Amino acid sequence: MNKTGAAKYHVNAAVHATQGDPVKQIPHFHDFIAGLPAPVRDELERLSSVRAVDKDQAIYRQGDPATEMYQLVKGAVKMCNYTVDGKEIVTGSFRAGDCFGEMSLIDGLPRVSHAIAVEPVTLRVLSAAHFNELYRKYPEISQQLNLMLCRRVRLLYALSEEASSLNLHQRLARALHRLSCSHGFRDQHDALYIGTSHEELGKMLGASRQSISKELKLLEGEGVIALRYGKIYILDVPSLNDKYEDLMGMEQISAVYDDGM
Amino acid sequence: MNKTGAAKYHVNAAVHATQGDPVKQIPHFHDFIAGLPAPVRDELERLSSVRAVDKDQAIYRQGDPATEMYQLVKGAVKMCNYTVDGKEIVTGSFRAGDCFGEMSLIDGLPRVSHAIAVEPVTLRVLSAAHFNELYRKYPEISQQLNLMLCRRVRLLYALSEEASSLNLHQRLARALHRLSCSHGFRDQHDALYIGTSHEELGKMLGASRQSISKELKLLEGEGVIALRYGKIYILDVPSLNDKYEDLMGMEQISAVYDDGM
DNA sequence: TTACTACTGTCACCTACTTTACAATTATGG
DNA sequence: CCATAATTGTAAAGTAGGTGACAGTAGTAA
Repeated sequence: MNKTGAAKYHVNAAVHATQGDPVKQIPHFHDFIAGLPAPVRDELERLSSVRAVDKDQAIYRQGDPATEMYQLVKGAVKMCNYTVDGKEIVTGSFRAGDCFGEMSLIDGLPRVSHAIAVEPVTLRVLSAAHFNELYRKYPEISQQLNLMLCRRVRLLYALSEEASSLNLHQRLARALHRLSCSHGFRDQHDALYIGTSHEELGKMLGASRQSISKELKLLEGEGVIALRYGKIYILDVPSLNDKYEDLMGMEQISAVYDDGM
Repeated sequence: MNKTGAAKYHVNAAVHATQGDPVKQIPHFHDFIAGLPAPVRDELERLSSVRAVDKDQAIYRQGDPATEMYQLVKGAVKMCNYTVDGKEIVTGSFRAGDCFGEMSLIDGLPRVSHAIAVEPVTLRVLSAAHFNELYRKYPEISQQLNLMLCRRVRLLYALSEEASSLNLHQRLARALHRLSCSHGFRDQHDALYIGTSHEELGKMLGASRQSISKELKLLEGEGVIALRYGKIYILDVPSLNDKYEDLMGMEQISAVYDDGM
């Protein structure tokens, strides 16, 4: 399967595509709702309500007391923090189907980061009171939450280890690989791309926009990616993988998820 | 309470003290066993066994399948990883009373890091089979584990945000502050110190030993700490705190723990 | 079309570190 | 008390990546 060549061939034809189909091969965190028994899931859904949030509006802010949790029905949400000098750090981003905001409901402590709608968003909302009711009633919920939290801890370990042992080139390759799995799209010619700007990548990796641009150019020169306005085409997934060793056993996680766990 | 002056006065007299009393004002993670109802705790203890591990021996290694979890009865254990070029990264360290190794039992995935005895160690060991039995039997366990994992996620967030927004001077101050809480000792004159070498600090902060030494000297010049062979006396805890803003609401966590939660 | 905004490319310079190297000090085991 | 190992101090040289500045390009709204 000569994927690289095929993808390359179609990129130029696809440049002016407006929006492709999202891919989600590997969930970037454990979907705790999907793991629940059907009756519990139904009850959870019955107790929740739906809410629309405008683009650029905050769903909650760092430091807020937690009053509800969310499942993203439509749109996209980013988690971010701001340093004292105003620099934004993006710590995660969610797409349709993802749940977020449970952690503060579990431990009762304030939000660790801002949750901001980067597009017009539709949310399913579960209040803290209902969450607590269900949490006490069904042990399956806390068990599923454990799985989700474990996954989060493993990802954070991987990220922080990356940060201290890999250079920007390698970290960028890893980030592109992850994003292509969790936030990738396929255009009408089936070419894989992500719609993340250099600026945004910088905020995720704690690097400057300029450095990201430079490293992306290098990767493009190697034929691994192709750069278009607002889009990065992933031409050669395996060689993004080759840019690093699997330090934290994350591939085993992926394998488990591939098996449909 | 002129703590600073008093501590300063005694440092020289205390230089040759061999071993002080450990302090543990703020647990550096949620003690999930302490949070369990007494009968569950008793059953857990009854099902576990005791094991001795020599200094420098691994309790488990990164990538190992998980077969048991541990509570540290005596001694000290560090969690660490090694980069491809052999550099050690210390991701955590435990003292008597701390539990570790539960995560892989929860999600069934391999160990994320090595656990190594840095002193002769006594462990209480609970097998995976017994853990699973109890985990299914008592929902309180999975709920307590939720709290512990939340705490871990918050700490990891704080650390990774630090890494990308603070310089070494500030990160070192934060690390000293944390270590003085979780791993501090008091000598016979009640002066607070930690027994962490510059090298070890470097491995925790992802910095070189030389840079750590330099920054420590600066802090000593400011009168915040006093340096002795193998020891760092903390003279002025508040001003270590002043070196940074509380980015992730960690102080609220401390406050909760201070209240005896 | 025009004007405007977001995104990208590419410089030259600067800073916070790392690395290498060597010396001095303190502890420890025999 | 001596030999050795562990820890610490310091300084020169090198480098990854940040900062600022400015120009070009691609989308977008009127």
